[in-house]
Amino acid sequence: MDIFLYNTLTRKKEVFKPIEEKKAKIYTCGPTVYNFAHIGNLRAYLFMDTLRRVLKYNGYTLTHAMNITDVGHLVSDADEGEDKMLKAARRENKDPFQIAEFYTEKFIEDLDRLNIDKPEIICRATHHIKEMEQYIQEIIKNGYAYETDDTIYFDTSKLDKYGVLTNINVEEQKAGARVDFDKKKKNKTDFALWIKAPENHLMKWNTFWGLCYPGWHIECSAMSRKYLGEIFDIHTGGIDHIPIHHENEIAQSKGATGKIPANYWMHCEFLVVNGEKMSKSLNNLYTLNDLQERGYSPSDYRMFNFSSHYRNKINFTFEAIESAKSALKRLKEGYKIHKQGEAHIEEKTITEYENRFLEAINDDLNMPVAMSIVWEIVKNQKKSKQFANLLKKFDLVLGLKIDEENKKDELPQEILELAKQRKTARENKDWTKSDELRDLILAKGYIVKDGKEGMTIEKK
RNA sequence: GGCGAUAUAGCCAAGUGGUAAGGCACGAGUCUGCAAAACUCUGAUCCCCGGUUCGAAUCCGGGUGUCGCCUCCA
Repeated sequence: MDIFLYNTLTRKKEVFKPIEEKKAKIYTCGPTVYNFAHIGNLRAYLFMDTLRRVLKYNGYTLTHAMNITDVGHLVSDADEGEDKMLKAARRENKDPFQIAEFYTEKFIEDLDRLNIDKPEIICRATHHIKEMEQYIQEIIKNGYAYETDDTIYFDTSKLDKYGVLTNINVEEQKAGARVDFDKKKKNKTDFALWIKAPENHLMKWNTFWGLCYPGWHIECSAMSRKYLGEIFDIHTGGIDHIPIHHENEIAQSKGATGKIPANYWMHCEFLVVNGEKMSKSLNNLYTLNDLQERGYSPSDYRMFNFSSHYRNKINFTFEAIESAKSALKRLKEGYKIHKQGEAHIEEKTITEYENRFLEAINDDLNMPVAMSIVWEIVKNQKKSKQFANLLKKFDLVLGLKIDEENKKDELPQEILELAKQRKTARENKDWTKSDELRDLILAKGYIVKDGKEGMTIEKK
């Protein structure tokens, strides 16, 4: 079955045609490791994960590279101020390399917690300074760059067209520009490739142009070419990358190799909180840890993401994550019931579900529709191991670990003692005492459920 | 000023010409000593106005609202 992917380059859903049969080469713009990732950042990697899983489900072999930006980007084009890495270093009283090390580790941990299928290659910018240097020299040789006293700029006016992704008209942009640009640049859209490091700059490398550090975009061009070649299949990133970062990557590639580096450009929309963008000033930035403190697991967050399509904004509210949490719990419950079922299901029915699921995920990763099919199976009146197996197969794409038991928290001795007392009370049909103990246990943060085979106690 | 997105039940949301997927919450019921959990059932004509069409949430025109980008950002 064909896989359809939306391509930002053409603004259309297209049939995915890989360069090599049944192989996909992918590049994902990874994080700048200067702080903990928030759930908005992580949405982009869940999207990447779904793409990987869908391609694998379709029998593809992947070569996928993702960068870790561990060298700072300047806050503004005008060569002033500090970059993010340096800012973080000052904030935490560490050197920028330590900052990078620490947050890279945390980032990978987050990926693991979310059960994200990691790219085959995770590459760090600071390990590829040589490649960047070489890339820039090619751009210079081809006449797409110029020097000022402290910066080598990419000359966007040398391109036949700058802005193929966004369709921007440079002239119109100029007219409405609110911010003055660096006077040393020839064109507003020119951007820095290589910057001479000031005396006190901590991250710098000795190169053909003296002690320098790289511009904002060169690492992706250099590393994607190194690991995937001049042209690869899919380039992914957040939607915010479209106007600057990815336009510039394309510009750099055209400057060095004359080609647009990827055939398909896929972008994940933002997560918003209560309809607004996440930001520090609105105090609505959440990390996985924040969610966990409020009782929501990484899997709950993963589940939440499947409620919306990756190309639409998703609105995070605590009501919505609560909804995802309940749904996931029931999904696992439903799977378990099927696993114990004895009903025989016709092959035809199974195949039909399989096809519909495949059609949904192959339709530009339409997870909400895929989930609706999952629910149809879960809610099927006939309970069957065949359905359980089917759900487990779908979980290769969902990554919800539906087969995994919820970790039972060890109950404290105190609670166990109360439970024992309640059991005795119930045996004596002392309901008043039983209810008192239930309330007491609840007050201590545990929920009592009376089932056919006695009571179970869970952490709230 | 430019570019772009979006408006579907209380909430999160699919659906892009043939008569509104799914999840959550609410309510009702089954179960229970009661409760919780679980299970079953229940809800919308799709921002407004006009047009095209046998037929529109879905296409076209106009309007209104919301959001994002144009400065780092997934």
